[in-house]
Amino acid sequence: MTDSLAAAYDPHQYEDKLYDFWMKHKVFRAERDPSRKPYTILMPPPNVTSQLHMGHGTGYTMQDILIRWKRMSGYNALWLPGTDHAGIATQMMVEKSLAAEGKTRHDLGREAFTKKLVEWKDKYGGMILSQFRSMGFSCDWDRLAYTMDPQLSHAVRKIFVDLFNEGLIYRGERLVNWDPALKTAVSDDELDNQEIQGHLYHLIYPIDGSDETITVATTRPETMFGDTAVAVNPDDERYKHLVGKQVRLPLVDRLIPIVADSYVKSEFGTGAVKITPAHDPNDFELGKRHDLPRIDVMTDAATMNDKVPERFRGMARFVARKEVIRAFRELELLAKEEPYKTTVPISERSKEIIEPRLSLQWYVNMRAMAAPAIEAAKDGRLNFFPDLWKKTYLHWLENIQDWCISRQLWWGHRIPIWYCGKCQGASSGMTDPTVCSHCGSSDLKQDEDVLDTWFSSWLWPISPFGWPEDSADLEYFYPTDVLVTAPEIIFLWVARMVMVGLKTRGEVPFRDVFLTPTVCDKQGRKFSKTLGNGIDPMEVIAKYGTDAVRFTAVQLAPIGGRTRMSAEDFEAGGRFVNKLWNASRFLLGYIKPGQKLAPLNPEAIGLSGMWLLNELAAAADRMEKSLTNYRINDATDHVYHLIWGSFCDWGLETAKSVLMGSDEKAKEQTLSLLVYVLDGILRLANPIMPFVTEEIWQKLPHHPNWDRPVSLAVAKFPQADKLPQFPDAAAKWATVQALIADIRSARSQSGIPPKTVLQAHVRASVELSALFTAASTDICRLASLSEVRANPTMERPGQCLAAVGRGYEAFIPAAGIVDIAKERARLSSEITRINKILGGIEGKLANANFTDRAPPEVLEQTRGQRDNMRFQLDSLKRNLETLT
RNA sequence: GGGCGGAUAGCUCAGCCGGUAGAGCAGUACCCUUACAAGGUACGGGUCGCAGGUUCGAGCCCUGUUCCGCCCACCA
Repeated sequence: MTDSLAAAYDPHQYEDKLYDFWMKHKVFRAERDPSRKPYTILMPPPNVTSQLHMGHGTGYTMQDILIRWKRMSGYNALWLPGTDHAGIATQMMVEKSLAAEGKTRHDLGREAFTKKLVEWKDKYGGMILSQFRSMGFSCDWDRLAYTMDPQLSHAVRKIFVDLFNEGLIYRGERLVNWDPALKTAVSDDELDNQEIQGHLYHLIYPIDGSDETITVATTRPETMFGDTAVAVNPDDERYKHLVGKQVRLPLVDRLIPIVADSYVKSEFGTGAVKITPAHDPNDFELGKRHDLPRIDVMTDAATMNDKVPERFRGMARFVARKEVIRAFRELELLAKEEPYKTTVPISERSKEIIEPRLSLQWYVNMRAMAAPAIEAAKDGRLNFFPDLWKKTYLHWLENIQDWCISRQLWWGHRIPIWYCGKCQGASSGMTDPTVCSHCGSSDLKQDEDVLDTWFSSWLWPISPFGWPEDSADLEYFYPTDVLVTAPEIIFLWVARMVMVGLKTRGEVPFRDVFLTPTVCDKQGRKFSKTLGNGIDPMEVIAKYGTDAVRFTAVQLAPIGGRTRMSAEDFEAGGRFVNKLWNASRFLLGYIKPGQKLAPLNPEAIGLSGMWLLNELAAAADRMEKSLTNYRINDATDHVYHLIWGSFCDWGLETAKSVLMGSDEKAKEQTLSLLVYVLDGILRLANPIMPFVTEEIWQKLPHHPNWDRPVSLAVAKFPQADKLPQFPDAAAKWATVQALIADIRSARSQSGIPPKTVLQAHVRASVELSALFTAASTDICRLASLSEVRANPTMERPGQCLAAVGRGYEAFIPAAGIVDIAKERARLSSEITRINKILGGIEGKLANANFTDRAPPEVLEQTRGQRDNMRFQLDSLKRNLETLT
């Protein structure tokens, strides 16, 4: 590190070096330490194969801000990093690369394919972790976990076996959401719905032994081969006489019953529904009620199987659809074909239309586990920020369905179930069984499927800490403090972690759940790969630096809902970082190498100094409140205003007269003040902008009133109640600032060039006059004046600019330089404006309803406003009269 | 079809317990004032989606409504 700061901040010169510095000093490391309170955040594990996007950029930066803030506040802060093997997503990527060579996973076989996946993961996986480094994330890398690590896999096995032994895991034949492209079941939560323009076909089914027919409506005629009934509403007069009769199913010539079920809505379509229990969830349920057979008519690739007439076999389902309709038309059994909008489920991963498919899958019974998770949210052990998401969470848990955990994939934790070839029984256990637990046969074969990825993710709060062992880490770090994640995985992940946490540890895994906003483009569209509308954080980092990206991403993120961003937005962050850099550079320029700073002495720093200290304390207070309530975007605003507004625009500008003057004693005090405040600022800003603040801080001499550890990352976070505060002095200085602003405004509006040196004559009370006189040096400097005079009987000069504020009138002699017409116009418009406001206030005060019913403090405040407005109005009017 | 959220300045968003509408960016004018022109000072800009209601007083509370977004859902 060099001794002085370069003229402009170049983030890339420092960032890597600083990260190495932090790693070297292990500032992110969190070891068990019973003497300190832990503060723990679980990093939502990104997919091994994913790339950093702005969603991570904002969400994870927020976590880093919280962690860094708590770390500086004395907590033993642990941000636990990790990655997720992401079953379907990862397998798909490798299958895609195989497909490019014209191969499928079946050509390789399970073992070779899995090996390839591991290779692929080692090569491309974890790239996102190095990107996290670039983002400056302060996680404890020594604890990096991966959902397929031996320890975590052990935990997966353990929870499976436990639930299996409790009878909460069971195997069932159900309709699953079958993805015919990936050839696997996917969960309800992995679907998208898409509205498509389809057709509603009216098919005529002849009644057996009669000339009558019954017409059914369907959007998926190809499933008619699997029809095992026709259903009507029991109260439907049109069909009452047909219930119990049989339909001769066209094309297949099979007899199926007509049944009555209240599920059928008479007013929809024809009021008669074909029932295909093997291909439709409703029909499945209805079939169960009426004990209907289930005929699966498709293969795992959604082509027609051998249960259909020869001529349709092997056809893809949508080809078959056309052919079935053609056949019905030829038989004159197609009553109608109408355009129809319908929504179809699409697989999130493959984008293929889901085919409901009958299959044997493993399920977890969720009801029992849901109850405690509901209770925890209701009784306040679990809190949501913003709170509205609690409803979403509760609604899902209260209507929870059993969880299908088997996936027909090869990448993931293989289901620890062995089937007996003899008795067909299923066995499980912590070690691979050698004999069937039911009949003792050794003819065992392991289930081919793997577990849903979320079946390992839901253990994230416990497995990296050593569960199922009752480890010291688990004891110390569990429960964690807050989970920060995206709202779309409340069901998939958050709720399940709560359930398993309560089940295994009896405590919620985290007290708070903070849901981050969805990051969208300027048109409000979610970032997506297909649209290509995303912002690559690495690109904007290259352009503006990490601190700028972190600052802007968080500043733009509202508390709930969504945020709209464009790459250009980050420029503002870059400017802000540079501003801080330059301000620091300026200040450091006044400090000689090895110079010792004087302790802070409030007696010697004047009103402006006390005001500045007050600003620091106020900002610290606001920061603390904002961060505590996860109002992280507010925290960025506080830092921004403290640095730009308070420190640069006022603090440094005021200090310049001392710094550039010759009073060495005063200079010493001012430097002490400014370094003290800058040190405090760097601390407050460090969680948001860790790099630039650390770099500056390392150059900053040690101030005796602050602690000085090796890194800013572990320096004390300023606490408002422990900082010097001077509310009275600050209020006085605020009045001086108002006077300065008034003078600047009058000058600017009158078009008097900044170079023209002016004087100010101020008429004000004795106290205010004393204040202005004492501050005259500062006022002169900041308002470009040569002289300020103030007393209660100050006379109005003949030709002058005038400004009026609360309790004072400022006159600026301007004979010969002021454009009288312009100034009169300015005063007139000001009079009009004040008159309008005054009119409103007076009207209010004349209203008996208001004066009778408004609370006294409001009344008093309103009267004060009126008096002030009257004072200003009088002054303005007199000025207008005098100005000729 | 249900549930939830949003609509405030050109843009992105604040706005507490109802008490004269705010910030940043963008814009305009004037300034290269010795940290920073990625800067300074000043200024302009809003019927708070629409319509009612409650209230002395509504961006805020109530009712209805429109538009956007998200989530859930089995209407063939």
